[in-house]
Amino acid sequence: MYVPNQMHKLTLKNIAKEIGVSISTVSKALKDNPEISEDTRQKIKAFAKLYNYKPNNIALSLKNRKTKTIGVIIPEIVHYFFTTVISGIEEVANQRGYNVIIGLSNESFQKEVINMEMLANGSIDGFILSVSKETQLLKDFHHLEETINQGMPIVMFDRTINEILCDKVIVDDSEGAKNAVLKLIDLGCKDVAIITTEDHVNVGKLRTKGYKMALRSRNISKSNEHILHLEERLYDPIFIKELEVVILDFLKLNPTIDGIFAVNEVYALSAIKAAKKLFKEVPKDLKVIGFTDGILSKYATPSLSTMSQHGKILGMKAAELLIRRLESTDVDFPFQTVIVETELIERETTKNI
Amino acid sequence: MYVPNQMHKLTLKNIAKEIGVSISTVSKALKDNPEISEDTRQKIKAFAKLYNYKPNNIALSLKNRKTKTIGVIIPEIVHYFFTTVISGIEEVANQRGYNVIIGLSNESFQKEVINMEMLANGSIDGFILSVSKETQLLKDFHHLEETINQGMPIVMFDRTINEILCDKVIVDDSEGAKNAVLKLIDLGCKDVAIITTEDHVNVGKLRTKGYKMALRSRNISKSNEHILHLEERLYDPIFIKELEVVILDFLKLNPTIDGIFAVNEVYALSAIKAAKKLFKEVPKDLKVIGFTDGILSKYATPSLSTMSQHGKILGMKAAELLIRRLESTDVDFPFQTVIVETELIERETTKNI
DNA sequence: AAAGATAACGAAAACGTTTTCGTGTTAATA
DNA sequence: TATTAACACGAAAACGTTTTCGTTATCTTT
Repeated sequence: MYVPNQMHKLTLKNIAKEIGVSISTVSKALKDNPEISEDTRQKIKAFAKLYNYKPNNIALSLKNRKTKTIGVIIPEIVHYFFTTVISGIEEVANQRGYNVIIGLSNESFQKEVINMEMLANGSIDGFILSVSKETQLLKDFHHLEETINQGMPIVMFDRTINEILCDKVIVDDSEGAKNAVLKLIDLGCKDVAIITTEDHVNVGKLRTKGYKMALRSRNISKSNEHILHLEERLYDPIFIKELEVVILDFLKLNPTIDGIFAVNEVYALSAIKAAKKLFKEVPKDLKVIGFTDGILSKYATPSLSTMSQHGKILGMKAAELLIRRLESTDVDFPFQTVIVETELIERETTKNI
Repeated sequence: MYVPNQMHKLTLKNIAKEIGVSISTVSKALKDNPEISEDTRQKIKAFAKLYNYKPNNIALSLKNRKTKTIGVIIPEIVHYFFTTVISGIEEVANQRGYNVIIGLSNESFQKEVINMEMLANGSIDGFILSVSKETQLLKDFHHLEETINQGMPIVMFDRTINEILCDKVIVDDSEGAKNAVLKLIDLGCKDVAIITTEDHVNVGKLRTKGYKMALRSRNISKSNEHILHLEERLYDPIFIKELEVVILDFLKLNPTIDGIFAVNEVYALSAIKAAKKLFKEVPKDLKVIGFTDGILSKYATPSLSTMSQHGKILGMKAAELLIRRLESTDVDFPFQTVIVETELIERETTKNI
């Protein structure tokens, strides 16, 4: 009688010893290899089932030289957009038999490098990543290049890097921004402003570009642009008061503004709050469109019209691209850049009343 | 001259062949084993450094029978509280040399089981998990028991299960709720209501209990309780309209309510929105306290007073408990339940004006 | 010069699989 | 009856480490 050992997991070797056959026989029997007689196969399978044998993943990984896990590196997890992306990645990964291991860079170049090195040494088969702001600023991409040179595929999303050749999934930031601004103009706004980040944040830059494109296409001159560039740190909730003050000053300085396109939800809501202080009613006196269809947009009062980035779809695409490359025998499959279209979600802040 | 093979990672075997020594010598040299002469040690280390040798994690995991990775199973990732917990877990895990692998149950019992089985077979050293609502409902905990019986430690957090013996980290839900309600009463509210979940959601139940405790301690009779139990599905943003209607009806039915304690941010903000429709001003006519100090509380207008659960601390504690157990030689270390205290964050919805 | 001591290295096992290539036994064929 | 085919199984290598236990060759010591 076999007494299941609490601490030691059931292994092929144990089964073999119990049944009185060799390890190879057990392995073959469990995989229905016809080499093994019906009789012993039954016996082995019954035993394995009874004691709930499951092959050791690590041993399999070592043998197959693939781990069936995907490494995801993101700058920040307490962030709606990134969580939706992860949920998309996880969904297709799981469905295709992959696990997802997460590394957080916290917007730090150092942590990004460390995390990638930690995972690149056999723990995962490939990366899906969005680079940290610091990496964008420093423009040091050696860790990405080295990873790729080692033969480990990378799929970059959202914050991608032109200099690195790999599969990418991006949001049509400039196009989305342009559409948002056009929408404001079409709603009758005469003076549309943008609240954006500093230019080294790539997506901020692209959305600013979209804003300008929209104005140009409506023959609004450069002199009528209203651009508020905000420092990085103001995005942090601890600076919420300061953020509001800065925006308030901006609105005071430009009293004719009747439409605001903000490159994220936080800026948008703060703008609304500031407007209230100036006794401007949203959407009557001021219409607002944000970016990212997150929890804030939905539950704000008034609810915020915003450009959805479809983060989940983006994540799914990224996972599909990576897995396809991992499982393709064709080594030099051409790199792809998938663009996920944004979509305007109209809520109360753009209602015409 | 060694030509780095792009595809095949550098291994001890390769180095050994290049230098002309045995694998063991290389291994020892890299670990500064005094058995190896200064001369060859230098040579090997130089070579390894030049070609950036990093030991293969999978091989190490197999050899050491530990993976140095923690499996985290949560019901939902697009959820502020859980992301803060993850960030806490990740912080201490990384600092102690562990990786974090994430599984999502999506509140499904099935997915929870599958995910755990997928990870339990060698991929991780231990679990940190919060069970799905369905698991709470079905009361089927065999997967948890089996995992523990296999010798794999589990740390449960937030949504824990009494029947399962393991380390736990919980929020003092009932105490926090009680304090919130007491605060409302002390602010002068004569009729405090609670907006809560159905009772099978453990944390909802506990917070409801806290509500009742608070009333009792202020000698408010049971007949003066106002409890609104909301269905699960109403938490989903797609039912935001319906949620508002239900709360609106509740407020109409109980026009004397001048204080609301909501068991999450979403209920709280919807209550505020509903109140506005009834021309009740917050906080003048109605004071509100929520639960979870998330993004919604901070950026709402008026900003929401709420009970912070300190998710990050909770995650850190959980990781510490798990790692301590993993690295302790003492097999039957007594199980611990750590309680993370809540804290009232006072913002505009409880301002006395 | 014989004995032991030390230094420097290699062989091999182990972790848990899968898979290729034997090998021995029985059954079928010439 | 001798040869071959089919069958059922086992040995061993491989994945990449670490570590124990040899095994040489050189160096001390008396």
